[in-house]
Amino acid sequence: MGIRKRISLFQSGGALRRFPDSMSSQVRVRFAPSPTGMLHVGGARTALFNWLYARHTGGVFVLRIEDTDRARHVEEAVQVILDGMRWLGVGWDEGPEAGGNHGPYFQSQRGEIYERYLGKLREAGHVYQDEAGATRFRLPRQPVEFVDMVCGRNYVDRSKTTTPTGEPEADMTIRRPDGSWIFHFVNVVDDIEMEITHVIRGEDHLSNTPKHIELYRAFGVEPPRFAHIPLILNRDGSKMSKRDQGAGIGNYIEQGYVPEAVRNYLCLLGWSPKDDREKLDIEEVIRLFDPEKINRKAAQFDIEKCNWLNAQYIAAMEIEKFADAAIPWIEKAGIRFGSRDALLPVLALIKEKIKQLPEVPGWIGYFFTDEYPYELETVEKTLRKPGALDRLKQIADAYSMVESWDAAALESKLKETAVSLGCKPAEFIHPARVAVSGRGIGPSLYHMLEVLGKTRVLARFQGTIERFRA
RNA sequence: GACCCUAUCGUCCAGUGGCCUAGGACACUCCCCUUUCACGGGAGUAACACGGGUUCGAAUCCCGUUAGGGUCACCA
Repeated sequence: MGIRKRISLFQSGGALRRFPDSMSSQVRVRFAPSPTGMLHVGGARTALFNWLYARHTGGVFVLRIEDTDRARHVEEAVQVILDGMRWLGVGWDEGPEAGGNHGPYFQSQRGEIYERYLGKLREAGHVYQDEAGATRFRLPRQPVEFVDMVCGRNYVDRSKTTTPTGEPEADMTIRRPDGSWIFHFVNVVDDIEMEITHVIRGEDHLSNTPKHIELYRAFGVEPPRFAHIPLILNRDGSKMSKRDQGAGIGNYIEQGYVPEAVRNYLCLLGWSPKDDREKLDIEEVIRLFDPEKINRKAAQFDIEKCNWLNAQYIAAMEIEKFADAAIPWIEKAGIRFGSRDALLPVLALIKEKIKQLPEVPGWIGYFFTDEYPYELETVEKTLRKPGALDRLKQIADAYSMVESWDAAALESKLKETAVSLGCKPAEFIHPARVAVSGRGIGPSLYHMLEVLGKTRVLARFQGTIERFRA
């Protein structure tokens, strides 16, 4: 369909040049967020796709901060972006805190470069100052055509563009009267200076692209390849805005999501490996990634599926890594678990049961205190049943004789006891579970008892009997 | 308003003229496993926006309509 076919954008030869001083074969992509105080999931995915393409091609991923609005202290806002990207595992090769040969990587520090480029336009007669003192770029108003790696061929007759009121489009402002720069100009200048070969960005820029191409032409530089990726929508199809729950990567960090899971989910929004796999190693994604295979349709963000992947990642975690991830949440909940060694067997018991890290404390509290609460409803359904406490006593007696305190022995002992007393195992299992944990649900009873240990189990059986005997 | 992009189950993807009585995943329902809860296994509900063409044949190509999104800024 001709997408791969390079079309000639320039009628006359002229002084077209492309990256005069470098080997031109290496892919250079960039993510150019403005520091707004959050890293939006849409932006995060844009960064991710750029990163994937760089990794796929062995290219370079540049991070550039578009802070032309030289507004107040953006330092924290920048940090939010850097933190979010690092958390996601999307690292940059050039940019803030990474350095590189194309810096500075903050637009607020690139004034001289912009002056220089403005000079070029001025010499060529492309700009003028309007009555208000702003610098404007004389729009060529020629047809513009380009082939987008995602959206395909785009043709726009720039002589026909109008304002909302139907007037012809005004010449583009590139510098405000106060000397500050406008996005379109600095964006193009930076992409030229940073030798960006592929611009992968949100679809909201698709309609801006002809404008940018006009600028490239004015500079006599061949534009990079463009790939406009569709936007991310809310679950109800509305546009995801900054305020929407889950719109910021910060939310996922705070809620204890597994970064690899979120990254995996983001990969799957608008892209797929073309087979039925959902959980994919990032290396595999890098291997398969192709911008031309990105969907053209805006995708709705489905937190349910993200949650599912999160649970998949947790279930697949090594126990040590799971402990690393869970411990902050356990500490935050005020659970004093003593040593890591004491914690690991407990975590092993519940790892497959939980879907989110913040759930962990709720599952393990009773392992580390004897002051665990009893769920009222569960108590009613089990311990208050006629004979329940008697059976608890019977199993306690039976267990007091057990010498090798392991799950298998405990299971056979319980079943044996049930049979000898003419009861169903369940009539012992449920009271026993509630007695040692206060809860109706939890890990496998026998494994739980094993980890708890004989002394504590027998004490809890006894304590529960006394407590509810009254 | 003009211009641009998009249109397959509720959602995310597969599908590039015949393999489609449209496939997978999430969610939902049911069953099995488990005498807890999950996991897992099995089954089920559910879609080609609409209307015209082109073709022996269309989810796939073309046109129109409708719907959604985007851009037209001294915001990025």
